Amino acid sequence: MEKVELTERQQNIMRLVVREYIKSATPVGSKTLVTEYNIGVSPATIRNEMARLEELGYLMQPHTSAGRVPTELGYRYFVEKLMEQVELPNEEQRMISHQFHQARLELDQWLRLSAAVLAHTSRNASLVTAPKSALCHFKHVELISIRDNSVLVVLVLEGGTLKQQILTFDTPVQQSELGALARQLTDLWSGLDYKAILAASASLTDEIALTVRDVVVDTMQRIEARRSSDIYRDGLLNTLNHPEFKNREGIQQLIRVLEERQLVDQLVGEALQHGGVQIIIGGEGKWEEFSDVGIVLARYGVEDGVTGAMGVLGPLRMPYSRTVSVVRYMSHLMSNLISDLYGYDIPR
Amino acid sequence: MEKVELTERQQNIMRLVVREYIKSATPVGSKTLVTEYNIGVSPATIRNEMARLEELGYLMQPHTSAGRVPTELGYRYFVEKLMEQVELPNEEQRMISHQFHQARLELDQWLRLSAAVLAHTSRNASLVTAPKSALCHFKHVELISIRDNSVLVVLVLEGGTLKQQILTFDTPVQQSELGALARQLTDLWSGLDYKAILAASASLTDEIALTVRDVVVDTMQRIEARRSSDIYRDGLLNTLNHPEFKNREGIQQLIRVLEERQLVDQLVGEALQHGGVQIIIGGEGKWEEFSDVGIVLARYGVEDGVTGAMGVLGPLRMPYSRTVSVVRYMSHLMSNLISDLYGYDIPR
DNA sequence: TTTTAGCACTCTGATGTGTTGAGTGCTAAT
DNA sequence: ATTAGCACTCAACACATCAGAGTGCTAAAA
Repeated sequence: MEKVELTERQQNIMRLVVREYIKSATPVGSKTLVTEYNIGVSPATIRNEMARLEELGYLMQPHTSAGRVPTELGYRYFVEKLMEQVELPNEEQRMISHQFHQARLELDQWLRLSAAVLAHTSRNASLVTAPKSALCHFKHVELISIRDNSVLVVLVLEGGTLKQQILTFDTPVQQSELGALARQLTDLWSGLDYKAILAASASLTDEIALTVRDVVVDTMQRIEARRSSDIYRDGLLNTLNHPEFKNREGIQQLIRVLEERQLVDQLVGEALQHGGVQIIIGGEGKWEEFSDVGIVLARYGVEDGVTGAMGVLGPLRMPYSRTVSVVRYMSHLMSNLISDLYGYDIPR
Repeated sequence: MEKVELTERQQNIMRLVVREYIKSATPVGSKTLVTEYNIGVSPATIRNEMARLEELGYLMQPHTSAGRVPTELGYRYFVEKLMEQVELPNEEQRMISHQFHQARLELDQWLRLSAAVLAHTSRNASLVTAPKSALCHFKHVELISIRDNSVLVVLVLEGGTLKQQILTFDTPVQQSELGALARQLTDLWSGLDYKAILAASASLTDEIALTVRDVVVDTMQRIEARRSSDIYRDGLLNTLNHPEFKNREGIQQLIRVLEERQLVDQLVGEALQHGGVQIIIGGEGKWEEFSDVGIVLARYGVEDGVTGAMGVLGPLRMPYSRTVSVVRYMSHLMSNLISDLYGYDIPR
């Protein structure tokens, strides 16, 4: 496990082993390597090199006298040093972009579509979270009488996030009253965050106004605490075809990552911190529980503004190059859509 | 396959076979039956009866000389004639109800919670669709200036459904203008469905007003066409523990039902037509593709008003009695919450 | 010094063969 | 109508055998 640079040839072998293993899903031996790809060297030489690579921790044998399989370290080396970054083919770009532009869609439909596209083109499972503002600022409140004494509070945040809540009062209230109150509160709170709203509301005495304040502050607080962000998933079905998910355990890991709120939040948190496309291979030591899944993640949205995360999950043996290009393309596309929608003038 | 009433004893045997098979997950033989439950009769007699039940199509043997397993028909007979309907234990009812009432939640959080509760107490996968109005009627529109020439349209429907859409105009617009226009349109369209809105809007000439009309009509039309209803899922992980999902095929079926939009819509459509709790066993001849999954479904919401569907999916070998009580309880709970929220005065 | 041919060795996976035991269907006695 | 008894069947398991893919090592070749 010493820290040594790999020779040109060793790198080449690593590249071919990973490539071949991704294709064939079976451990790759020295012979298949020389016949499949024309390296100007004999199997014996390859064997020696492979033994060395195994010593260094990049390859492993499932059992004595089987071919070699990349280790997590091996994959990591591959994606960092060996993989060429390719653009998503133009044709696919156009097809995808077309789907997004052909209809006037709402944000949640874009997100759903993103998940579908990611799943479909990567042939794996996908995960997309709804974007959220880094800090949330008040934009507008609307009060709508639903019944005699029920009022629908509609809260609009900078960035266009919408929240609703229904309130019930003991006494009936008039729509005209509500309209005036809503205008007043909107003026009073405009552009503030929830702390500032609390501060600015000291002079309020009206019961309805106070209740609305509570709801608004409560809601904004929850949003800032990064609860309740919707998650869109798709393509779980795709992953079932991979041989590593024949046994129960593999699937179990994958589904846990997709389903368990806590894990998703951790992952997304990770993605939101770093920019660019991130590749997580087999838990990376941090997450024991998913040693068999590979994740390609990216942040999207406007820097320091509304951001979300999207990614693809699959077996370790994943065509990373291709997957990365899809995820990168989709995150850029989505970022553009979002900044077109919301503009760049999100208050920082 | 003749149509014959089962004798008392045959019914009893059916009941015990199903019960035992659900518990043990292995084919049940004549001997286990007499030792486990004290029937006052010998294994040989049971064997004869079982042979008869097999002839009638209620039981089957996985192979000669294994115990018996219920067929789809057998399960169906069980749930229709033999299963006693039990209430969810009071304690559980209280625990669940408590979760729903302890916090002031929004609709989408209730739905998510529903899915979680269903999954958890049934130890299977769950599916909940957002409720939708049978017919959708306009309630309120709000226009909020986001940037110089971008406007957020917030559409509120009777029943409290919220939709948003961002519009961009060539020329800047003032918030004051927008407020007046929104009030005017709200008055003009109040209580109408999308066709009536089109009819009522003949006199409009203002460009912004026309664009808003298009968006509103378009959105309402889409909603009525029953697109875009959100789906909440949970508990897929639970089902993986069942032995019938050890092999890939079982899981595949289950995930297809959960993931494929089309199938979900069909199922939900089914659930919305009939009232009460519905049990679908192995596709019921209609759906070839999921011969191995059992589904317990119920409608919730206000009759002829806002309704959705919720249910539990699992292996055929499911504790139907228990599952039915959970689903029934949850659908009632949710119905109550919804009618509390929206009141009964939904226009028909 | 590096590469390679050759070879013995190892281990999986497929195939085949008993053996066991749970469970059956049938027959004859109760 | 029920049941004891019995022969029979078949999946599941253990075990042995065998082919083949792939290895590591050694000694020769480059």
